[in-house]
Amino acid sequence: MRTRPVILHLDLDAFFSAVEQLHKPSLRGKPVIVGGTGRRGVVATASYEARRFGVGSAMSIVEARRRCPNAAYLTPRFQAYRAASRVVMGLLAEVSPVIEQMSVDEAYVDLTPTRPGIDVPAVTELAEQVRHRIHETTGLTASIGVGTSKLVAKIGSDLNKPDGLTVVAPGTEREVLAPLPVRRLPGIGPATQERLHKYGMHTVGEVAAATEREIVGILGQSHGTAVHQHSLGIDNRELEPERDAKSVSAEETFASDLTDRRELMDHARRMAGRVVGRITKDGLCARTITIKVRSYDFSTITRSFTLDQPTDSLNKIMSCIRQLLDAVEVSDGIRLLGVGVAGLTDFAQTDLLSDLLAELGDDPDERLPDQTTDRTAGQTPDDTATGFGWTAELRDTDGTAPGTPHDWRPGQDVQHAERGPGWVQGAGLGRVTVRFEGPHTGPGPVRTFRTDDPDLAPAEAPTW
DNA sequence: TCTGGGGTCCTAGGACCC
DNA sequence: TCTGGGGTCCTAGGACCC
Repeated sequence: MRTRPVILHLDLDAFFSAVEQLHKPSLRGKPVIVGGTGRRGVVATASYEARRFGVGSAMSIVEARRRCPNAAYLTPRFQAYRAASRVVMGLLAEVSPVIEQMSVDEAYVDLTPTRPGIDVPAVTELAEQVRHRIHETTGLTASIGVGTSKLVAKIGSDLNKPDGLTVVAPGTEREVLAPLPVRRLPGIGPATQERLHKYGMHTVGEVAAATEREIVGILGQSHGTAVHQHSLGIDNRELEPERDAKSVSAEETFASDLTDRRELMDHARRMAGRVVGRITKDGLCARTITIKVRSYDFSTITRSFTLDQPTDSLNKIMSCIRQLLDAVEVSDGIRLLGVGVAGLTDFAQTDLLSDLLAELGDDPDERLPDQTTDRTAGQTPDDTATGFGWTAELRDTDGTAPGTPHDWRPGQDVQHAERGPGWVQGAGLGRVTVRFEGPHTGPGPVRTFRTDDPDLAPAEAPTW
């Protein structure tokens, strides 16, 4: 008989804002909100102090500011979060080599191979040790759930957060799940919740009491069987430690809607450059190119094209994007543009014809995919020449043109020639306010500088 | 005061081939 | 000439997750 699985799920509490509070001592114990800070920004993470004011994930920043005007509003520092994440994942690796990292702040650990048959008291102690080690090493708090499956572990980590532990004893899965709202089951979002409510099912127990046929009738074959199994506490999914990416994309919501095709193409080229940079770094090529266009009214479409051969050529991909975008109406205003690639393979099929044509000086990149002649009305002939966006090539990776003042972002790490490391507390009207403190100092003093002060420079995030 | 950015998986229809 | 079924690929959209 197979040994019963023992799965641990770890979730770092209010991760982004917790890292900010560690790096910025003056913010400890205070409401901190990390997210986009523009008019169209949303909350990525609110600290627990901010959640008390009713601020939550995905809320618009404008609404958050109304509810909690005194919070610190910071733009994300992904480098710092990735660094903290690596430390935590390293600690998990000491417990078991079988880890599936779900995101920067979440992972499953399979204890079955290293701790077969471990009992509830022992696994409770182990999980507490892990939480303690994480806090000791990073200062972060984590919530952990332990159970006989990913499903139960995941739900467990949610039951006692923040800074908590739930061990679901084998055999008690159904009774633990039964009273929970259906929404707590993974895979049940607003739409599925609504459908189940319509049939009078509000708790996991109510779904479990129905037959699989009934649930399949409501949710369809695939989703229905999974949800019904989950409601019974049954989940046979294995951990998948190494998963290859299936797609890579970049998208951007503009500060105000765009109607100019050339401007849109400039943004497309910049984003495609990021996408190509990421796939070529991994030695990958892509066959399907997708654009995503969100209009002023939030209606969203995607358009895609699949090439005969995978490519990592920015020119080829841009040629594709141009044709896809040409067929989209933009005159009413575009709020968001995205570009993505899929059909990833780790080699480019050598295209003998392209190679031959390239040798003859006829660049095939400019001819793929099949060029259509019915170009959108109103475009001038020289649009083709400028359309790829020479302006984009003059920009730094952070989008700032060289030689222009930095657009200081709240939360950003900086270095002052005399005063040392600090972070941007706010900027505007030609002034930038910096607080000089770090992970290992007490709360530090604040000074204000001109935004173009030569003594002030962007800096790397502090290390752990 | 409208609603980010990075993904995964599923469905459904049409094209195309056998 | 009409009528099939199955399988695969492509495209578009939607639900969901962090």
